[in-house]
Amino acid sequence: MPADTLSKVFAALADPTRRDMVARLSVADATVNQLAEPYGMSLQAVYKHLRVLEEAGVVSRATGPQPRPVHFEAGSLDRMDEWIERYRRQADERYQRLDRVLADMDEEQT
Amino acid sequence: MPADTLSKVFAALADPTRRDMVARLSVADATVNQLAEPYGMSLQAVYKHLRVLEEAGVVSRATGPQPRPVHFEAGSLDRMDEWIERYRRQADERYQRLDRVLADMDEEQT
DNA sequence: TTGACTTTCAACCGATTAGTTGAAAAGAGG
DNA sequence: CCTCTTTTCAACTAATCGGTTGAAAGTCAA
Repeated sequence: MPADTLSKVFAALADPTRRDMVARLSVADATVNQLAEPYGMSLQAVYKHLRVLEEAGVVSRATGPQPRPVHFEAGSLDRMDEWIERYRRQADERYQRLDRVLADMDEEQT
Repeated sequence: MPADTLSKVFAALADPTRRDMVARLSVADATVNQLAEPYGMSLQAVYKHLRVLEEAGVVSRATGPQPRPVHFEAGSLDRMDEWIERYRRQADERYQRLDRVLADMDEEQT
């Protein structure tokens, strides 16, 4: 329930529609209407998705005149990526250590 | 309704307790009791979390004698990492293109 | 076989989610 | 001003989630 930022980013990207939005926004900013076009859902539903992405920091909305285009904040994925890399590397180091141990056992057997 | 594997991985890691489990499992396999110890929750709740991680492919359980330790499947993060890197790179390339355009405008102005 | 431990199944609860519809603000432009 | 578009707010639904308790299986070893 704390809903820390990292959890929010993971949760935001757990939805295929929102991942698709991010994929499209990575190519170019888009208005909400442009974004909504491919999905068979109400405009309000799209606004809801955008709010989830926005509160996770994945996306921002331009200030100023309407319509205010949606912008992908690529840097918002950094902390998530760090998390993933950290534990992938951790597991890898553990694997290396296992190799080392097996090698040592091999030597002892000689 | 998503149920695709990638969504499941994102969703599995959206929960802080499950991320903590993965963090600890990246150091060493653990039994369910060992895993459960730090969290003030029932053993059944821990099994539920493990099932979520397992169905996302993030974790596996040893076959054979009880208790069957839990193992972190680091490779399960690959597809998620690819997704993230892809759209980070996409956004970066777009940024490079913008730089290029600005540079061209600068030249024209000379 | 008995008994302890591990694992799963099921029902329930409160909160959240993804969607809907309807209505109201808020802006931009004629 | 009026109107059209954009954006937000509110209420409602069905489904899912994270947790609980209670009970049932499975598994191992004395």
